[in-house]
Amino acid sequence: MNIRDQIKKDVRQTTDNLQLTTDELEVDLARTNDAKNGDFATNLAMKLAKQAKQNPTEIAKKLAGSLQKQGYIEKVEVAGPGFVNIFVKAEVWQKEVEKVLKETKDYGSNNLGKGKKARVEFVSANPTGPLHFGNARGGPLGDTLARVFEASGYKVLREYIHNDIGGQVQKLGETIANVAKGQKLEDQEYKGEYIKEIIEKIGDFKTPAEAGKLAVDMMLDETLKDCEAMGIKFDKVYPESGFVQSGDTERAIAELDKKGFIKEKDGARWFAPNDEFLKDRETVVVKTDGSYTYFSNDIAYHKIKFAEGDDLVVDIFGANHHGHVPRLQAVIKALGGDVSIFHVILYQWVRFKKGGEVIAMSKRSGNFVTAREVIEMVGSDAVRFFILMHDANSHIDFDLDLAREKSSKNPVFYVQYAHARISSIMAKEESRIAKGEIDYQLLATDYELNLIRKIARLPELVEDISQTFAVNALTTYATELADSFHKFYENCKVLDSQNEEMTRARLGLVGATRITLANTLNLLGISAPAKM
RNA sequence: GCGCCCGUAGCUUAAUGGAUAGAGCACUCCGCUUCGGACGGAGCGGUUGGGGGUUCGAGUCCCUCCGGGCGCACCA
Repeated sequence: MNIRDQIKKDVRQTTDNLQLTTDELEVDLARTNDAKNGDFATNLAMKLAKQAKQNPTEIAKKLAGSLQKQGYIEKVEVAGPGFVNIFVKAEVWQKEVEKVLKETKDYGSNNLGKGKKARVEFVSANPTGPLHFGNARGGPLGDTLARVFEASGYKVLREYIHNDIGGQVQKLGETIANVAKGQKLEDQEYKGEYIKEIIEKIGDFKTPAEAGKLAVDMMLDETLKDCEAMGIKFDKVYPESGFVQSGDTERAIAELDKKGFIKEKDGARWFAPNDEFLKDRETVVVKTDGSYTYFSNDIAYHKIKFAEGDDLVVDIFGANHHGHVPRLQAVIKALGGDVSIFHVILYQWVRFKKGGEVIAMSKRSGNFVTAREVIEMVGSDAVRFFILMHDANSHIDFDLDLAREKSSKNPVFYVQYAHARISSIMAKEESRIAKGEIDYQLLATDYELNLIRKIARLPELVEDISQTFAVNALTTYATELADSFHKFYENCKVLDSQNEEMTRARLGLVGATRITLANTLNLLGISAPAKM
């Protein structure tokens, strides 16, 4: 149990003892930004005050008085309108260093998902062209989320749907056939130099349909290569055509029909959920020509997702698909799935700037920035950090000139530099940690304790993200951790020939920092270099 | 017209409804006879797009207006 959980437990115990109900109230325990407010603070007294119609300060005082008796607590103060500020004894933090050194790679992980399964679908790019950088945003997001789930004990499936059938594939095939026959690119539905590249790569084909199929399968391979270049590997790729061929789509629609969710209209078949909330969500599943829409294949896919006993089903889509979300929720409900375990993360589009101007882009015009270009320009580490820095909900403006010219300004290097700096010391001196007991109570300056507090934050953060899915908190954390280290390093001399005990304690702390930094970078899918 | 997302310092942005809105870049100074200066320290820079409201407390929730992005297919 980490210290935060311990305090939460004790706070709840305290309110129970004081006969203040907390059943509906989460015990809110925040890390504080300011040392004078202690290590943790809770606003529980203010919330309880409202419920119990009492003075918040009085409640806070009772809470504080009771908490004070816990052995690990240094002091408890009541501040402001009723905050309870909790100061933890230094020895609690000092012990954390030993814990990190003992747990090494496992430091930061937890058991929230132990024995559970999660699946994350991401990227699933339109294969009619190269992977666009905007669409690549889903890659690091999904992969890091999967890593966080794994660190929380889940068994995770990374999955991808390959849209290898449908109208757009047909059109692409026609364009390829036309261009191969010598027609001009300008006259085609799909433009862009990559059409010529496709023709070179796929070789001979007999029909436009075959050309389309060859092309999208080739594009899939390319996209998966781009993902691999960012350290992303999928466990399973589902070709959309597979759902039709296996009969899964047909069976899924039949099941919906049997349950009364399919109706005929205008010669087509529609998914028509009959409950009030979903009244206007009617969508075509079978076209008048008898073929299935993408949506019906996605129904089959989600039926499979919910049939395999997962505890968490996550889809990561570009925000342009947001209209798709309520339909999927309706389908899952209609099929009897548990919507509460279904989460969709929508990420907003990335815009590109060049010379201060926003570049307009579309796949059909052939004018877009590919993931590959950007990865080659700035490297996988900088790309991942840049993407993961931002809340999925926020729009990103990506300045291509800046990325090209000043990629070393990317904060990822600040974090990696801290790791390299540490590695340099540890390379020579690491063995000294192992020589017998170390007195970590020697680590008593603010620089040292702040660094340890920050280190101890990782396990809390991983727990939080496995529930909020807000992976961007990891990059903020990585930067803060590096910052705490640099400040420590600037002010505390590690290797001191006059003081062997202190040297060993500080080496222990440096070692613990390296582990924590490396584990954080690993969650981000970013390398932790020993040299730069 | 209806719906979703965003608007925070010159730029890029952070902040489970909490305390003095936190960083990086840029700009101005300062710090290597000491473990990696890709670092540290100090400064400059904010009426969190405008206006109402809810709340003990709002960047965060509600309403409204403005600005930007994206959806509202027998496309995927």
